[in-house]
Amino acid sequence: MIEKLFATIQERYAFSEEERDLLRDKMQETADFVPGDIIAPEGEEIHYSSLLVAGISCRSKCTADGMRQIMQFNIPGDFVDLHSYPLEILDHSITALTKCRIVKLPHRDITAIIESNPRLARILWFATMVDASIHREWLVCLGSRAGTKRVAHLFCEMFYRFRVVGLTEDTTYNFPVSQAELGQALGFTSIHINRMLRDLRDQGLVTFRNKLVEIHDLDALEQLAEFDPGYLYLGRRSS
Amino acid sequence: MIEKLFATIQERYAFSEEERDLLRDKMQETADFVPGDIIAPEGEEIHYSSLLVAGISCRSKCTADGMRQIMQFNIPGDFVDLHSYPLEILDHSITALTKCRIVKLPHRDITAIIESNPRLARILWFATMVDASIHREWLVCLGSRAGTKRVAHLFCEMFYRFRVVGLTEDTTYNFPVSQAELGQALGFTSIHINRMLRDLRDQGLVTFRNKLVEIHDLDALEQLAEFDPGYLYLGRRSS
DNA sequence: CGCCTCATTGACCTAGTTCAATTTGGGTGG
DNA sequence: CCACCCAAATTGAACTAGGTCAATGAGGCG
Repeated sequence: MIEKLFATIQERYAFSEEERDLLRDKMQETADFVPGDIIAPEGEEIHYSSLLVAGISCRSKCTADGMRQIMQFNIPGDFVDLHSYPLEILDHSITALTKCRIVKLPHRDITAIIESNPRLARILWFATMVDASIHREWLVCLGSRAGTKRVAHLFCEMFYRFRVVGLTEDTTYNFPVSQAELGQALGFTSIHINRMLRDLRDQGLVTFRNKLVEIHDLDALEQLAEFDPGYLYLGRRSS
Repeated sequence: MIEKLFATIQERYAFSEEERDLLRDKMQETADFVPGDIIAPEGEEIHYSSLLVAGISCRSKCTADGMRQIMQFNIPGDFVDLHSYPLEILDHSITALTKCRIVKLPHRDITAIIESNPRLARILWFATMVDASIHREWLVCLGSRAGTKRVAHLFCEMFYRFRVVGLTEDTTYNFPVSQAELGQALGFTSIHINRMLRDLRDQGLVTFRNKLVEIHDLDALEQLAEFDPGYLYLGRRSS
C-alpha cells in the first residue's frame, strides 16, 4: 500500500528495512475521496498527515476574484501534507482532482518516530524540502518561462515524478487533469493552454489527449523547457 | 548577534532559555559578504547553515537566457540555507544583495541538537516550512495577481517580516534593493516596475524611493494586494 | 569633474486575455 | 440502442497588460 512512498524516498535516501517497518506499523488507516473533496483543509488544525496512495490531488489557494491557483500536483507516493506536522495549520488546501485514497500517519506517531529515530526525522524533513524545491522551480516557471516552455516543463517534471513510482510506460503516462486545471497551475487561461498544446503537438514534441501524456521526443522537450531534473533530488544522497 | 533569529522563532513557537543557549553555544563563527557574493552556492555539498544577521540576500536561479529569477528575499533573522541540512546540495544560490554578515551553524551540530532535543528539531523544521509557505504565496502572486497588486503584496509581506525583527519604524522600512531586483522577483521588467511604483505613489498607497519603503495607507495597500499575513505564521503556535 | 549605475519617460509591439461560438465525447435515462 | 445532456475541448476575432527599444535624467563616488 505505502510501497510507492518507499520508492520515492529510496530514490533519494538509503532506507533500512527497520525504518520501513516502523512506518508500515503506524500507517494503517485509509480514507477515500472523490473529485473536488478536500483532503486537507486550509486554516484548520490538523492531527495526522496523509500519504496519497492512489489518484491525483493538488495544493491550491483561491484568490479574492474566485480564481484558483494550483501550486503543486500530488501523485501516488506523495506525503501531501507532511508539513502540517510542524505547521499544525495549513496555509492552503489539498484537493482531490480524481478519486483518491490516502493512508494516515497521526502526528503523535511522527513525534514518537522522531524521538526514537532521528535519522528518520531527517528523511521526513527531507521529503518536505523536496516539495519546497519544486515550489522554487515553479516560481522560475511562472516568473521567467513563457508560453510553451512552461507547459513543456510541467510535462517533463511529471514524467520524472511518475516514473519514480512506476506509473510511466516508456515516455507515456496518465495525467488525469483538465486543460483548465493545467491553466490554474501554470498561470494561463484554459484557452491559451489549448493553443499551446496544439503547438507542442504540431512540433511533434508531446501529445496530451484523453488525460494521457505521450512524449514523442523527450530530449527535444527537455531542451525546449530548459528542464534539469536536479531540483527533484532523484539521485541517492550520501548519508 | 543571533537574537533576531530568536525573535523570528519566538513569534511562532514557544522557545525556552535552554533551547536558546543550546543554539547560542553552537553559533559562534561569522562571515562577511559584499553585494554580489554567493553566500551559499547551487549544486555543491554544504556542511553548515547560515543565519543572516545583517544585510539583505536572496534565493535565486539563473535561466538559460541569462535572466535571474529571485525566489525569496532574506532579511536579518532568516536562516537562509537551513534546508541545506536535509538536502545537502542546494537547487539554487543564496546571493548577497547588500553587505551581509552571517553566523554559521555546522551540520554536525544540527545532528547533535536534533538527537538531544527533538522539540528543537521540530522548531528548525518549522522554520524551513515557513519559507515553503512563502514560496506558495509567491506562486499565487506570480500566477494569479497582476500589476500593482503583485508589487503591493511584496511590500506588505516585507513590512510584516521586517517588523518581527524590529526593523520598521511606524510603517516605514529600509529595503535596499533596486527596481531591477524587484522585477526579477516579481516577474516584470524593471521598466514596468517603475511605472507601477509611480501608480502606487500617485494612489497615495506607498512610496519606494532611496531604498526606503514608506507605506502611507497600510489598510488600503493590504486590500489592494488581497494580503492576508496568515501564510507568514506569525501567530504563536500551541505546542 | 566626469563616470557609471539606476531611475524615469515615451512610442511601439506582442504574448496572452476576453468574449463568443462551435464541436467533441462520454454518460445516462427512456 | 438511441436520444439527449453536459462538461471539456477547440477555434476565431478583437483587445490589453506588459515587454522591447531608445533616449534622457539624476544621484553617488573616485
